[in-house]
Amino acid sequence: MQYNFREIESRWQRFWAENQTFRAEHPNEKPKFYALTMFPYPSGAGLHVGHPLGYIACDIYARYKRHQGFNVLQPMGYDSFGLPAEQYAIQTGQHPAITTRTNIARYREQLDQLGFSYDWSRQVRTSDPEYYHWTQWVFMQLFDSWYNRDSDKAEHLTTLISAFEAGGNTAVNAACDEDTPAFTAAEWQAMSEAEQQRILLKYRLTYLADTEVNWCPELGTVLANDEVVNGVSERGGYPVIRKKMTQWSMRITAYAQRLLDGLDTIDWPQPLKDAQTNWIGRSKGASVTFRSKPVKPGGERYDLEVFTTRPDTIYGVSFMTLAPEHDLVPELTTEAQREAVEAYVEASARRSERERMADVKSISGVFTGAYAEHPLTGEDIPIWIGDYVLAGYGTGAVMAVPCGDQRDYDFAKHFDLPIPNIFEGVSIEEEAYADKAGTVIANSDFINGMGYKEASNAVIEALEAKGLGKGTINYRLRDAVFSRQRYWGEPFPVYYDAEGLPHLIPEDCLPLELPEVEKYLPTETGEPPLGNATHWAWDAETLSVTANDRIDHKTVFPLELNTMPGWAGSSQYFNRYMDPDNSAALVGDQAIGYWQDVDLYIGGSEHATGHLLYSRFWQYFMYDRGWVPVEEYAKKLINQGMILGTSAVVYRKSGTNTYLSKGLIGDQQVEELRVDVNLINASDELDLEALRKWQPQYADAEFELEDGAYVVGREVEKMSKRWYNVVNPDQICEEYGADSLRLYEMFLGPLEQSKPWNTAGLSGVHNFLKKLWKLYHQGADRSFEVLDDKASAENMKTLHKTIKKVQDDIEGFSFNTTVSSLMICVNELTSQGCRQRDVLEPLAILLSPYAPHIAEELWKKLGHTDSIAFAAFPQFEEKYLVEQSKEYPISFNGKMRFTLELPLDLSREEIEAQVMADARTQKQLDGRTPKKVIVVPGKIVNIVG
RNA sequence: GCCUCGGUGGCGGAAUUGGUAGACGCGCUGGAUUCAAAAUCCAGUGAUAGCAAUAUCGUGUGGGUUCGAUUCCCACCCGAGGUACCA
Repeated sequence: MQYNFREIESRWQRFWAENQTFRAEHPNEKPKFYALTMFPYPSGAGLHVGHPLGYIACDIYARYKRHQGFNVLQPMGYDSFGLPAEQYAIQTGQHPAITTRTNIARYREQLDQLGFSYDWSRQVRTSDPEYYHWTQWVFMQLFDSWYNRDSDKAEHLTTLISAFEAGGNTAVNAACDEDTPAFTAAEWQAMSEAEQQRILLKYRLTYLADTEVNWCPELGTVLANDEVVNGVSERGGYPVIRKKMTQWSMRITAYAQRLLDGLDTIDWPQPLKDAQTNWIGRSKGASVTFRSKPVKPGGERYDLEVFTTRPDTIYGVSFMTLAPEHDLVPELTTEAQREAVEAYVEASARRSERERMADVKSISGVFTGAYAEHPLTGEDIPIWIGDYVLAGYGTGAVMAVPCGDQRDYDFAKHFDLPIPNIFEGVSIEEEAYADKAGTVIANSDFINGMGYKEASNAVIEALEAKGLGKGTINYRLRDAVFSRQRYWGEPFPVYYDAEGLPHLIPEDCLPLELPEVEKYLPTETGEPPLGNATHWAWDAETLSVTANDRIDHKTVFPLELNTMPGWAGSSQYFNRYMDPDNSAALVGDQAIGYWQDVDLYIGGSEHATGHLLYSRFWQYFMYDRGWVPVEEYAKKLINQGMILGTSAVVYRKSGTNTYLSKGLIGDQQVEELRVDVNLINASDELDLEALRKWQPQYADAEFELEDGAYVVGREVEKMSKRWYNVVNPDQICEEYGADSLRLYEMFLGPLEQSKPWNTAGLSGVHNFLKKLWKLYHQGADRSFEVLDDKASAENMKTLHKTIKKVQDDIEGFSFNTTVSSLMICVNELTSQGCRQRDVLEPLAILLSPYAPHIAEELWKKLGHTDSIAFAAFPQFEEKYLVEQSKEYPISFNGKMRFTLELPLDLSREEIEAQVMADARTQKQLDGRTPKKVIVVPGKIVNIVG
């Protein structure tokens, strides 16, 4: 009987769906296991073979855990708010909800083909109002919370208000805006309602703030750094400037230390922890105040605050540098310098932050004309601006110590500023000296002769005495901007009163659903797309959304026009899966009491400082407020690597419509263009007829051929529709089956690494499944047959060797080597002629997490009526593997020359004697006496000499 | 620039603690079967030299530690990912 994968796979997929085999129930007396893969954004292109890599790995682990007796929850859903659907809406006018629905249907069809053991009854979609109800709900709780640094957790705003009423804000130790004024209880009581609200906004965990953004006036929108190339928008090439905008922010900085400390408690990849650690960027140092001198007689003086990790080098300060965007730049600029400063500020507004960070070679800056007073020496310190200082970074100002910091050094050299040396016995002729450990301070008054630590403490003490500084811990982490000027995202449950202050709509009015709009573009006045809605006002009396023309700022108010960012919906989805239909809470106590947290989370490392940091922040917040039982939601995390595609390249002779075959280019000027890989045959030859039909630009093109064919170039790069190099899983399922695809994706290489895709290799794993099938069909006319007599010792050795390897490899997430060992197992059992149930039954279970359809089919043929999914994993028994002898590699000077079979119970001396007695040893030595013989019993013999 | 990961045959990769480099698979070559093909099976396959036994070289490059290095250390080259509004 043939291995008919089409029939087998569709039969078992139907069986699983009809029997709800993978439905996870709670409570349950079994131990729980929650396996989660990052849910996809359902793009219009559908799944390509790169997507399922992590899903397959997660499914294998989930199925393995079921065999181990766990009650497994493995859900799937869609991160369905996002830019591509909106972009498509702008181009075609089709509502993003329709695009999204179509795409989700397509994804579901493709996912169903691959045999995942998902509990589909728990599916979530972030764009579903039933779901974003709870995203909005979390936002509301953040709005109504503040961070108490004394209790070190978030609390409801009522405790803050009581504290204000009792003793003003000086007694409160809270995370708040830097510009929060001090007030007493009496002053608080005397404030108007609006004034109080304005103060509270400085404490809320989500608040309004002016933030720098990449503004593209032409497109009327904010762009990601990614979308800005050389100061212009990637789309359209319009100018982009840095601009301040009032936006919602999340006070994630309140959690900086806890997010850092929490990393020690979770089993996540070290590089990912490194990324978060660096992102949070804790550094210890001092904040120091430099007072500016009046720019003109009788003018004002300003406090310039800087943060430094090297307070010990304060006597080496020879100038200050401010970010061009620094608030005080206009005030500190003298008339003589104004023109130059303004030109420089404008020029740097056109450079992206990334550009400014990456470019260390070109040094630029301008003197403001102003001076500050050195806090300890009282000397005049010139104030410069330079774009190597970033506005959003620390205070946007640095005290420049050219002898101790390379960027300051380069800046000083370039502008011929003094470089005082404050290090004992160190030359700074060539470069700055930044070695903290080797530092001995000189030319620095009372700290001469001290090391880094001692000097830093002494300086901090001196600054504190003068009231011009203090020891402090600084975090690089910035509060997270939470507004997007987009349509296709969660609306904020917020309206604005006559004073422009934000108010929440009542909790029981959630969800606040996205309004319909005519156009998905920003409005002509530059407002976000929701500004196009005619019904986007809040009636505070009827508690409902109403028409804009009813806005009177008394009972009807304008609603927020921004929407939430992509990461909002993914920050609590893992908890929602536990209880997706709960209409009273994000997650019910019983559900989260049982499921607790995610045991295994698989996803890409590109989410390290986005989703994976924000979701930890929300979870900490939820924990503080008592809604979830654990601080960290994912105990273990694995990053899956990227699948790379092999693109096909054609070469267009510059300025013509003539294409040169790869071998004919020589030194001619050509442009490289990507063409669809499906137009290429196995010999890298292009199907010209198909190409002409593929895109109009090729219809009349000329082609210069080699040996009658057009040969394309190949380029390995990220698999993406953009490069026309995607390989679709549907065709593969059709030709080889889902089990083959699953095995092959795992067989390609280590899960965490990126690796190129090559469909040709699929036949290898497909052949393996055919061989496996044959092993169970050795009866007359290849009919199914297993024998009930005892398997041979050899059979058992092969089986148990494989059990051990498969178990160790799954637990170590080494899925590629499991597939190899299953292949070796089948090869060995085939040549041994094994037909025994003792061996073939456990083998089916070993295979089942990887190739579940064929395993179910064989399980049924073996006489079982229930699903193999819950069969107990075979027990490894050491006794089958005990060896009597070892084939020792015999090396000479580290090079293996021959092997020698010796009993394992020989002593070191006996082994040496046997080896020396061997004729081949004497031949290798050729009469020489060995200097040394190294014997490692059970491993190796090495003869030196 | 900075942080992180990676570099092993024609290709994907293996080598678990410093101990036989190249498991397993693809591809390729030769053979069996077949009228022929598909499918299947058998043998070979890092490079160079040699009829062969065998020898020399060989894990990005250059150095080092060691009886022994793909594995540890130092310096460098190349590629990929992230770098705060792509998801």
